[in-house]
Amino acid sequence: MAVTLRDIAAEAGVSVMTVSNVINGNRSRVSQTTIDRVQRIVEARGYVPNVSARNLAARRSHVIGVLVPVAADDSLLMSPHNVAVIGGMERALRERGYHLLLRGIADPREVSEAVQAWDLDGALLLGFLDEEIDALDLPADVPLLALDSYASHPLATGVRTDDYQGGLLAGRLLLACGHREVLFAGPTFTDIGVVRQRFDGFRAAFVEAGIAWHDGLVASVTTTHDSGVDLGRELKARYPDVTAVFATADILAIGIIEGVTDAGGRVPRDVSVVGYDNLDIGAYVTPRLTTIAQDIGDKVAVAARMLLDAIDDPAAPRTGITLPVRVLERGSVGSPREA
Amino acid sequence: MAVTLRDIAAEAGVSVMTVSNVINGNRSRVSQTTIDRVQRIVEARGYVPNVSARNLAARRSHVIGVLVPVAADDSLLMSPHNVAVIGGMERALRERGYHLLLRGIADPREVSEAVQAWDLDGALLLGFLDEEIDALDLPADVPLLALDSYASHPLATGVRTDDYQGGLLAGRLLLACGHREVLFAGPTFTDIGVVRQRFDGFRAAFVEAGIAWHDGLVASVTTTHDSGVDLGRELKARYPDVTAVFATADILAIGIIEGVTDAGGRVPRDVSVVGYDNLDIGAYVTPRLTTIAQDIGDKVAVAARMLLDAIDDPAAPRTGITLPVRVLERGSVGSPREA
DNA sequence: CTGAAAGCGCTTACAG
DNA sequence: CTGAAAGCGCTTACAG
Repeated sequence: MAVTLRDIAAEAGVSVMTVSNVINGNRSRVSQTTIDRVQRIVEARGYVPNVSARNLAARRSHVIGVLVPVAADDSLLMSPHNVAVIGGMERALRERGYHLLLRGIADPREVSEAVQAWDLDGALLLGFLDEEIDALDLPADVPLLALDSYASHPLATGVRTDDYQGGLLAGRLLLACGHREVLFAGPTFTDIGVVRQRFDGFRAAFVEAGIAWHDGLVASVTTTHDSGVDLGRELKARYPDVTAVFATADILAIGIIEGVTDAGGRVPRDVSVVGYDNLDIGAYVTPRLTTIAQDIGDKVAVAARMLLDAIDDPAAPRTGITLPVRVLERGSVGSPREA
Repeated sequence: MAVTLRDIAAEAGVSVMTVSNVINGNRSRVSQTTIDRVQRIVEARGYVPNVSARNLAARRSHVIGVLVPVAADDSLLMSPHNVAVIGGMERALRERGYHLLLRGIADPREVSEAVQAWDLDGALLLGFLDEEIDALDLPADVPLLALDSYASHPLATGVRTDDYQGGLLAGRLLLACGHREVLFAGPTFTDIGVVRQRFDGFRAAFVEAGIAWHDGLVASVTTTHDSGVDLGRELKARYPDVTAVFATADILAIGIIEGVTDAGGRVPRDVSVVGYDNLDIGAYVTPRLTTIAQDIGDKVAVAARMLLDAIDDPAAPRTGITLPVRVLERGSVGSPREA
C-alpha cells in the first residue's frame, strides 16, 4: 500500500491537515520544528501525494489539456509545427508544476467534456478551425487558449504570429525579385483565419507596389507534401505564366519544389518558391527553402505564460498578442528568367 | 455547478449506485427500464463523470503515462520517431478509453513518482537508456513498457524492431554494391542496446561474406542533423578510404549527405549512405535516402495492445515481441568508384 | 434488480 | 501554531 497523508501524520504525531500544510508550502501556518520533522518523514517514507484525491478535494487539477483535432483517419494532427508546440508546452508546464494531457478531439463537444471530466485548469486548442472554436460551449471560468486563431470567442483570446505581415513580406520579396505572376497556394480559406490574413497581406504587397494581381492565381490544396508534389508537377501546365509560388506552409512548399523538379523544372531558375513556418526540414532540402519564419519557441512561451496567468487570476483582462515574423532567405527564390 | 451522479440519481428516483452501474455499463445489474430512464436523464443534463472522483474510488486512472527523457536543455526529446509513436499511442489509447499523460522525465525517480501520484494504469517509456530502465524501482503491479529496449527489467518486456537484422541488411546491401570500407556512424554504445544490436548485425554481414572489417571504422556522434553535417564534411579527411556510411538514424544520415555535398563530394557517387528509421523526411531530400525501414505504426499498435492487455490481466505472462525490418532502397546507395 | 454505507486520500473553512 | 470534521464525487463489497 502506498504511503498516505494519514501515515505521515501518525508518524509525526500531528494532524493530517498540518502535514497537508507542510506539503503545500503553507509555511506560515506551521512552526519550523514541525515542518522539519514532517519533511524528514515525508522524505524517508517516500510519500507522494495522490493526484486524484488532491484534485477532487481542491476542485482543480493542475492539468492543462492540449487538445488537437483528429483527422479523418482518426490519428492526431501531428504536424511539425504542432509537435514543436506540444514539446515546448510540456516543458513550460512542467516548470510551473502543471501537467499535460494530450487528447485528440474528434467532435468539438469533447472539448467541454474533457474540461469537465478532468477539472482541467485550462486548455490549449491546437489547429482547430475558427468556426469550431466559435461554436464551443464552455464553462466560462476555464481559461482556453486557441493558438493561431482569429476566432472571436472571448475565451479564445490568444497568441498568434503576424500572418498579415507574413503574407506582405512574402509578396514584397517576390515582387522585389521581379516576379509578377505569383501563385498563392494554401488550404481553402474563408473571411477570417490564418490563411485569409496571409492572403490579404500577400495581395497588399501588390497594391502597395501598384501592380495588378490576377485573382485566378490561387491554388486550393491540402497542406501536405503530397499535394505540393502534385501541384508542382502540374504547375507549368496549369499556370504557364507563373514564375513564383507563395505556399502557406513549408511542408507544402517542399512538395512543390519536388514536383517542379520532377517535371523537369528547376528551382529557383524556373520557379521561385516561398514557404511559411521555418521548419527544420526546410534547411535540409535542395535548394534550401526561403520562408517566412516564426519563432515557435517564443510563441509557446508566451502562450504558456498567458494561459497560466489567466488561471492564477481569472478576472484579469486578457488581450491577444501578435508576434512578429521575418523573411528567412535561403535558396529557393531568385529572379524570373526572361520570357 | 456541474451535474453529479447524485443529481442524476435524485432526478431518476434511484440510488447513486444504480446510476453508477448504468454509466459503467454493468447492465446485468439493472433493469432495462431503469437503464433507459437514467440514460435519458444523463443525456439531457449533460452529465460527465468526474475523473478524479472515479480514479480515487476505483484506485485506477485509465491514464497511461508516456514518459520521455528530457534532454540537457530541459525540453522533451521529440524526435520524429517519438512523435510518430506518441501520435499513434494517443489514438490507440483513445480508442480503448484510456488517456495519455505526456511527461518529461529529468530524473529516473520521477517515473515511479508519476506512477504513484497519478495511479497510472501503465506507462510507456520512450527513449530511455537501458541502464536507466534497469535501475528503475517500481511497484510491481504497474505494467511498464519500454519501447526499443534491451533492458532486462522484467516489467520492461516490450516491443522492438529487429535491430540486429537491420544492421545485417544494411551491411549486406553495401557489401553487395561492392563497398569494403564502410563507416558505422551512431551514438556511443555499450554491450547491450539498440545500437549495439545494429552494430553486431552490421559486422555479421562482413563475417558472413568472409570480408574483414576494420575496427577503427566507427564514428561516435550524437543523433542529430548537425553532427551528421560535421561528420560528412570531415569524412574524406578522417576516413580517406571509406566509400560508404551506415548511419543508425535517418536524421543523422541526412546530415551526412549534406556534409559530404558541402565538402564537394557527391552521394552516392563518392559516398553511399544508408539511414535507419524511414522517416518521411528521407523521401524529401536529394538524393532520396536509402534506409532500413521499420513500421512505426505497427510497433505502436502492438505496444498499445500489449500494455493494455497487461493492465486487463496483470497475471498473464508477457513475452517481448520483435518486429521485422526491411531495406528501403532509394537513391543514396551506389557502387563505389574505381580507386 | 436495487440500496445504504463505508471509504478512496486529500483540502477547506472553521474554531480555538 | 494546530486540530476535528465535513466534504469533494465517485466505486465497491455487502446485504437483501
